[in-house]
Amino acid sequence: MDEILKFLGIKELRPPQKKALELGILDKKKNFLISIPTGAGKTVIAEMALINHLLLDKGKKGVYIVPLKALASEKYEEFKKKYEKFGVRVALSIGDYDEDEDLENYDLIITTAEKFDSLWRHGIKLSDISVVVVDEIHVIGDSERGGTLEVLLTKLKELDVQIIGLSATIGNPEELSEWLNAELLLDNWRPVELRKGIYREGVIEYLDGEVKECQDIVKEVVKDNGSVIIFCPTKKKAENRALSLDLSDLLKKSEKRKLEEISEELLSLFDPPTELCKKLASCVRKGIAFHHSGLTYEHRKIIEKAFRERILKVICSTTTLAFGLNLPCRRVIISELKRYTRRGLTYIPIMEVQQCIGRAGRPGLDEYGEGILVAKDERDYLRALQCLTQKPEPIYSKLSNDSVLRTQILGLIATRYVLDEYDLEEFIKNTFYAYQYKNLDEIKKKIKEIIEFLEDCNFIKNFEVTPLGKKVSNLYLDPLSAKIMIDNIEVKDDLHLLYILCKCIEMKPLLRVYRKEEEELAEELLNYEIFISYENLEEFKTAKMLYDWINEVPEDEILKTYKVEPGILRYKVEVAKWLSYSLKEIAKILNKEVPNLELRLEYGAKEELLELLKIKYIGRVRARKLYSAGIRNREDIIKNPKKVANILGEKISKKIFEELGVRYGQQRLI
DNA sequence: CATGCTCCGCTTTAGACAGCATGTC
DNA sequence: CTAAAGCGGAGCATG
Repeated sequence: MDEILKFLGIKELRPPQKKALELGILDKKKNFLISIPTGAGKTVIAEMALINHLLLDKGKKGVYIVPLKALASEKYEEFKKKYEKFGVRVALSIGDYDEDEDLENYDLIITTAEKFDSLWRHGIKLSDISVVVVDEIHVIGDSERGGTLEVLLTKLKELDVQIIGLSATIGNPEELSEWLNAELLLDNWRPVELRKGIYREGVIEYLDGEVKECQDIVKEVVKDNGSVIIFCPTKKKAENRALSLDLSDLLKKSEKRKLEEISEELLSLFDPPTELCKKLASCVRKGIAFHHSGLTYEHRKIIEKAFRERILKVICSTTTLAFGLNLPCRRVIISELKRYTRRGLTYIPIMEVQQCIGRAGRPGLDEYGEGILVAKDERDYLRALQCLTQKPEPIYSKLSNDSVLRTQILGLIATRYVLDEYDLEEFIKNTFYAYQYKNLDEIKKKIKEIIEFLEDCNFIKNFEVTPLGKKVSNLYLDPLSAKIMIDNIEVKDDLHLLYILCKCIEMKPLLRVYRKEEEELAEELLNYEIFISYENLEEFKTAKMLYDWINEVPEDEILKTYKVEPGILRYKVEVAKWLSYSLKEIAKILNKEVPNLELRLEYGAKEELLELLKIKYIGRVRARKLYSAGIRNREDIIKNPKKVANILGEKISKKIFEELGVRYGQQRLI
């Protein structure tokens, strides 16, 4: 034990960590569910278990599962820095990134549930894995992605593996831990005190009794050298809130200069800058930023870094920052307690409110953190009180999600995890779903239908996967999407192909069709002979946007035409790229030909530019410029350095030549 | 007559995981 | 079941 603590550089144990040791976290057979506040040292407890396996037992491997790719990258950097000097090899494996070498050469793999599931399907060696940490395990209650995690955990439970679940505070931790055969560790200890309060009509009422008048709940904190995160219910509200604040008079000259630099950086991400870039840059200049799904990863990275370095004082965010990411601040404000959902306007779940405010209070920087809920009326006030004082809602299994169920059942059969109906039934009996609901009639009915569906599609036969089904499973597609692809495998042209991709489940949610666009879109749709009359306009609109993208329509024009933000465009393109690859692979099995749009989607360009696009620092815009000037490939560039420099400018050309291994001006291959 | 302002009613509303081989029994 | 900001058109006042 001392060795582990020394390894982790821990001098003094915090109360929850002490408790974990007492409960036997170092007993390699014992599963754990750890539910303690954010910042109280959950990760360190998981690390104690990890190191216990990795360090003292050479050859054993650990897996660390997180719900977001961004979190995976963050954890990867953190662990790599900490562990590699001790010889623990850390790997990152997420959808768009895999460690170059074989994962078997690593001791600790940071990944997402979906990717781990996929690795499993592709036959990763599991026998060496002896400990799995599941960060944010309450995600099991998420209606979209919870089921995947649940199936994964059900399988892990049957392996000889220590499972460490890390969870936010939930309403039914006993239920979850019992299902996991896990020791339950509950604790409320926090490294920094959290003061909770309700803001109403110019007054903050703290739960500890203090009542104080407050003109401006944001500036007050900034004046006192603190930072603030404001959670807003919509993207627009987050932006407007950010744009309407001005901290200029509270900023030092040096800070203003740095903010100006960041502003410029944001504007240089796109050429020409998009509307969103301009908005963001203009509020960053005043010390504030907004943060939501419309931002690209690059945008987000810049904002998060500046906030961590305390250059930015305030972030107005949607739920993008609600989970996971380590961005502490002095005060968290929940600006509205209600939010529009599929079921109309509803109160934000208590669990989410508590998770949001839990990040308040930076250890070493703040004496205490503050979670402030804004109440508009009496009902809000009562709800706020409830959020701050009562325990969160219980979480429920979401295994019955159709898409998850289809994908997972095919996966279980494809990997021969279940060999017949009996196996499958036994497996279902071991799930959290069965544990919670007891009555399995409904899900059994669903499963029966899915098995029939998979047989109809020729993905399985007598509980044996067919080569086609195996492919679908390995591609990690929803079988229904695969069916849609197969039914439409006679692809007419590029737009038609993109349209088929947009019919797939993975593409959801599609671009919204606004009232005003309906007529025009419908008319255009009918003009294409390949489509039949009752096609879906949202699918068509999304396909059209992707079509514009691969045909080099300028990005800012796409954003305007389709009323989307850069982050959304990027995300849709990313999904389309994966589906396009999948469609190609499925076509191969069926001996059919389909256009290959993968690279065109990746770069957003026509076929003829692909040669140039392989070169670093050349994107769709520069490639087009070169191509128009007659420079069409690598050789042309090397032969015409002056021309290239003329078109792209001295600086960038230099970088490109370096990239090509040619000295600028000397035109010599090294 | 062009421009500007107010009012009213209609429209809109969060987030983000997954592929990438092949050959042999 | 439950809201509210923002946009745009209509209608009116003003120069």
